Amino acid sequence: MTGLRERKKQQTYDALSQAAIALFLEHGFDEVGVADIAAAVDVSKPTLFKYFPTKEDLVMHRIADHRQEAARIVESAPEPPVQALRTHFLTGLAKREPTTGLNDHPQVLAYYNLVFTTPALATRLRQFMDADERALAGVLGGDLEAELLAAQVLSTQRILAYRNWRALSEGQSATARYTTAVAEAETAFARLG
Amino acid sequence: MTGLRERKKQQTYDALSQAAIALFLEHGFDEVGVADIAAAVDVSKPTLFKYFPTKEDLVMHRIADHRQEAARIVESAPEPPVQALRTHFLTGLAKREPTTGLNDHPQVLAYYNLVFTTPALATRLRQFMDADERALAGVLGGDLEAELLAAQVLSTQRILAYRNWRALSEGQSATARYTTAVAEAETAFARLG
DNA sequence: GCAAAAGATTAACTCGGTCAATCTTTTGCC
DNA sequence: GGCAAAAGATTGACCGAGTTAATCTTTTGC
Repeated sequence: MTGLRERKKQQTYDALSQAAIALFLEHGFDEVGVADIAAAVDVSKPTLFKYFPTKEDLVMHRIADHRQEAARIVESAPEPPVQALRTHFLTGLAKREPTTGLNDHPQVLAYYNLVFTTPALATRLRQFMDADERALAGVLGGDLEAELLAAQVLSTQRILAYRNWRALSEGQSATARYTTAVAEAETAFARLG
Repeated sequence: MTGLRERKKQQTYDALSQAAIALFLEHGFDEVGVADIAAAVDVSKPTLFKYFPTKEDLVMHRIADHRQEAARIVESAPEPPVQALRTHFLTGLAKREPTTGLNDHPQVLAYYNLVFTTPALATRLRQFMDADERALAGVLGGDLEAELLAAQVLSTQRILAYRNWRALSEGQSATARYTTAVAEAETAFARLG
């Protein structure tokens, strides 16, 4: 199954994504054309779009792994939903997971800076979160309570992560921010109980 | 000040918007090109974009009047924020305001159907709501509490309105839905107190 | 080793949106 | 009232994202 073809496909995929992100970070998302990226990897434009459906997805596929994570967590956890998500977020903070906004590696910081400050990418991110919300609401039962809770918990995570990212992008270290990040997470999740 | 030029401008603006919405409702947003709309009004394509920055805005400008309404309400109301917004939403339900999802006039229903079922338009609507959220958070003080509350109250309104619209689009009358709509609004806003 | 299928390539195209240049209308001035 | 100049509207030509159809290459099943 892992034939030459498969490997080459994976190579092209990685090469496209890496080249794209490098170019975007250097010149800005809007200043780089998809033709430039295709040329950098020595591939035609239609081929690029065979691998990534849109220009935005060249950047977003890294985050795409975490799609509908909240729904999966609630489904597989024995505890009540809010508690499971609270624990997961706090664990993420301790592990400095990028999704919590508390990872201060320069590359990660630069990547999120690209996503948050490029309107087209921020919009795409929001679309992912909307899908997350629908999935979570479904797992929670799909009724009014479920829809409200899903929206509120995902809003909470989004705001906490964004605040952490802002603090780090202003120069604070992840370690220095950690205490505040935990305190804010506790405060925020307490509102949902 | 209300010279010939002004009047003509307004006429062109209205004609463009009406022609666009009529064509979109008849053939679907993606099946109608902006060239078709420009042709229908006997205007060039660049002229159309002088009036509306994007194709989506030909549809969305009707809703755009309500941008940052929540922030304005909180700013001008003497009561505490959540209470003011709750009252405003309940008043909106009684008045069958389209923004509450509880208006069953066929034209309004068709319009919202267009917005909600067209991905590009739904995305644009979400962008407006994000701007609303930032404005409301600012008015509420801009700290963590403010950001969380802003997100939660706007999520609440969005979900309530969307549920009402779904009920009406399945054939229920606004009058029949009203009791449930009020009950759901009371339940949802109670969670924010 | 060969047939068939899967994938890549190219060129041409569609469509949303922009720009530089041109034309029209309004306005300030005599 | 008429005229010059500024302000604004209009246009044809253009750009970039994404698609499509036809052709060509490569891999794989037999």
